[in-house]
This record gives sequence, C-alpha cells and structure tokens, in this order.
Amino acid sequence: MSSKTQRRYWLMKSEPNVYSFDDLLSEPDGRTPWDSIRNYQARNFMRDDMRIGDLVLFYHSNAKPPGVAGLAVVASEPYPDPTQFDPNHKYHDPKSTPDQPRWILVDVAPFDRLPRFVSLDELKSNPKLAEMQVCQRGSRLSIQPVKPEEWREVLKMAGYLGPALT
DNA sequence: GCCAACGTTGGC
DNA sequence: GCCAACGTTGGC
Repeated sequence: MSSKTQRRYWLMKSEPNVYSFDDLLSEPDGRTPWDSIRNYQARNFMRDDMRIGDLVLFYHSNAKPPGVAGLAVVASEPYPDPTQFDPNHKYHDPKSTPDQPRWILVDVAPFDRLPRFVSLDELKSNPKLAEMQVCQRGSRLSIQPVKPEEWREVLKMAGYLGPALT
C-alpha cells in the first residue's frame, strides 16, 4: 500500500560567514527557510524534486577550507520565498508577485552532526567521488543532487555511523 | 584579490 | 534568437 517514494539526497551550499551549519543548529524554530536562491536550476530542485525527509549535505562554500559541515533534512513542502516580495531585501524581485511568485524554497532543519568535517580537497582526492558534481571544475550550482552511493561514501569519510545511513 | 566558469541581460 | 557585455560564484 505504498506509493513508494525513494528518499533523495542533496548538497546545499552556504557561505559559513553568512549562514553556517552551527547557525542552523541554533535556530530557535529548529529550521530555516532556504531563502534568497535566485538560480532557476536550484529553484527547480526545491520546487519539483525535493520531498520532506530528503537528506542534505550542508556544504560550506567560500570557506577555508570549503567542505561538508553537517547533515540536514528537507523540512517543508515548497512555498514562495518571502524575500522576493520585500522591496528592502537584497534579493527583492520586482517582477515577482504573490499571484505569480518566481522563487520557491523549502525549509531545512538540522539532521545530525558529523564526527568530522570533510573538506573539498578530501572529496576530490577520493576516486569513488570523481563524478560527484561538487568535485567538478566550475561547479557553481548551490543545490545539487547527490547519488546514494556518493552519500554513503561521504558519510564514511566523515566517520559517521548514525541514522542518516539507513 | 584573482580569475575561470558560467548564468543573465539586452541590443539588434 | 544570437551573442557580447556584464555580473556572480567560489576555488585558489
């Protein structure tokens, strides 16, 4: 009796000096809207492909070093990004209206800590992750799908043995 | 701070 | 619809 929906895995980038995994861990609501994304591919992933319960590699970009800092989980259905309607917001979109919102987001919640940070250097030097999107040159997309085998490999590199493996 | 990669904009 | 100019991302 199941419309069996496979859990998917994702990588979401954030600059830790703007919003870090620790910031997510200390959210009073236990979650945050993944707002201000203004890239159509990234939006489409949130709008069309993410499901509540999908797991996320929380990736620190523009960091020293860049890499995977923690595990998160998709925590809401898609809904319009409120920042697009705010004229004072940096990412206000004058072409967007509540009737016809252009930018859609999901909420993200912390799922688990990692025993250790896994740097981009380490990811790149693992032959099993040669095809992983974040390892590719010029990989700018801030939301990327992660294959199940890549997911398991990254968690293994982090020394992780918790529930995100199941 | 540099700059390669690449997405977006706008003139035509 | 092409494509040059421009802006942004993000590793280094």
